[in-house]
Amino acid sequence: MRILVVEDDPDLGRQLTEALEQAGYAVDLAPDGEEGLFLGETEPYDAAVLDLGLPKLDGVRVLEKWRAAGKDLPVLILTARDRWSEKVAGFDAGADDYLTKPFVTEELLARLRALLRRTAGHANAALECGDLRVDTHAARASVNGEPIKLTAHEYRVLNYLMHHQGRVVPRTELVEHIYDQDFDRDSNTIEVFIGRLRRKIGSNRILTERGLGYRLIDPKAEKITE
Amino acid sequence: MRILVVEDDPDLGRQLTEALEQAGYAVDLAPDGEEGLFLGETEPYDAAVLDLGLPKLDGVRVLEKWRAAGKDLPVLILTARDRWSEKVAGFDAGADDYLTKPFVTEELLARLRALLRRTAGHANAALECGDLRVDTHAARASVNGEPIKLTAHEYRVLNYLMHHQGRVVPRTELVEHIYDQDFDRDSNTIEVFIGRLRRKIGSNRILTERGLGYRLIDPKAEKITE
DNA sequence: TGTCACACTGAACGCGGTCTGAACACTCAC
DNA sequence: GTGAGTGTTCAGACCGCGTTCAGTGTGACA
Repeated sequence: MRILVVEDDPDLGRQLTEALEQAGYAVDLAPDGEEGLFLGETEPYDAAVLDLGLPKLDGVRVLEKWRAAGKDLPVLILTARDRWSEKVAGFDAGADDYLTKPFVTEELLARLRALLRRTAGHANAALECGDLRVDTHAARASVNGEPIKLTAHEYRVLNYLMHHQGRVVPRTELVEHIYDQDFDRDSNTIEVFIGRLRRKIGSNRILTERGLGYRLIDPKAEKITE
Repeated sequence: MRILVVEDDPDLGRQLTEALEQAGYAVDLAPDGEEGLFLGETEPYDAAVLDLGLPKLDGVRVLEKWRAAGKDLPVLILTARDRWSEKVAGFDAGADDYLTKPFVTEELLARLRALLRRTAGHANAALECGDLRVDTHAARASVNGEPIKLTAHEYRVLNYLMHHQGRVVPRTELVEHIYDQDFDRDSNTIEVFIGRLRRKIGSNRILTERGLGYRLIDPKAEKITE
């Protein structure tokens, strides 16, 4: 999952970036409204954390422009001001959630998890696909109750696939959502991760659609045609 | 839109009900956890506002039971306690949003709007032609619910035909939309793909108009003339 | 009915996407 | 510094899929 943070305070920005990266997200940080607007329009983020008081371009304006451009990524708004009229303005500009400074990092993470979950169409806190489970809070996976030991990047790949289970996910999309901006495009890292994942969770769970991408399925529910 | 409010305080309950009805929602009020659980499981609500401190059955338990029963309606949690650890617990039980008492009614309404808006965005684009379906998001096709295994190019051909069903699509047009610029004109690749497609989805679905092109139809709706 | 052009089919080939094991680079913990 | 754990690169092998081709089938028209 790839998150855009738009925050002008360098300290808070760094702190947020660190916390999110620690939680397993790929993070880009924009220090002002203009750059935030540009990044949000050009890069495929799964969610954005947006400060309201920003230099160059206000947070609400950024959000409005994203929405006007058809961007429907979930946005969590952040602000020092706690007057409810501004919260409401933020919401009606198209924000999905709102957090008032100061806040506890845990709560930001929890709200972000809920947002990502809901966006992917899942209500449950734990993602499930047959007897494969991913606990997004603890960042742990299990098959049939048996915990599986995953590395950070293996977890990211699996997590993204779980959020889009049943769908064909192109390799390029996987790359874009797992790494932040600069990444060597022609590399077979993803294939290696897929291979290692298959060995850990069972090889019949991740299908490869040749020329299209990968697809996560529940092998019990879905009989493989042919 | 139909909303369930689970709140034990009679004053607050009435106040919420009024505000929501004023905003145009249909509202049911449950005074304790047990009734809330029952109503949420049996009636088709679009969202729920759930207090955490409830008699008979705690809010988090209610939420967990809903989720366990497969109910995925968006839930906004309400509580007097503002300790963040409980918020996080609420989120990870499957809540979509959280509000701490006391709150401004406007903010509750704004959060509810955001929640409903986000939840509504899940109509996945599927093309249909009789009992033939192509889910353009998942890049999958099915006939009569049975999934069909297609190769990348077969899928492209079918997808284009689905977008122009009923119309005669010249072979040249098909070629132009499936390949990039340079393509050997005298080749019968398209015919081969059409043939393979017919074998997979049923041969009577793609008509060939001699000298003109191909036409995708619903064989049940359209009786073959002559 | 015969002819011709167009369309279909099955088989075969070879490119290239995908997989895998192993080696390498790097970062931490001790 | 040493070792384990992790991310990345590389080369070789595999095999699925797009393409080609030859042979057959079929509609249009005289």
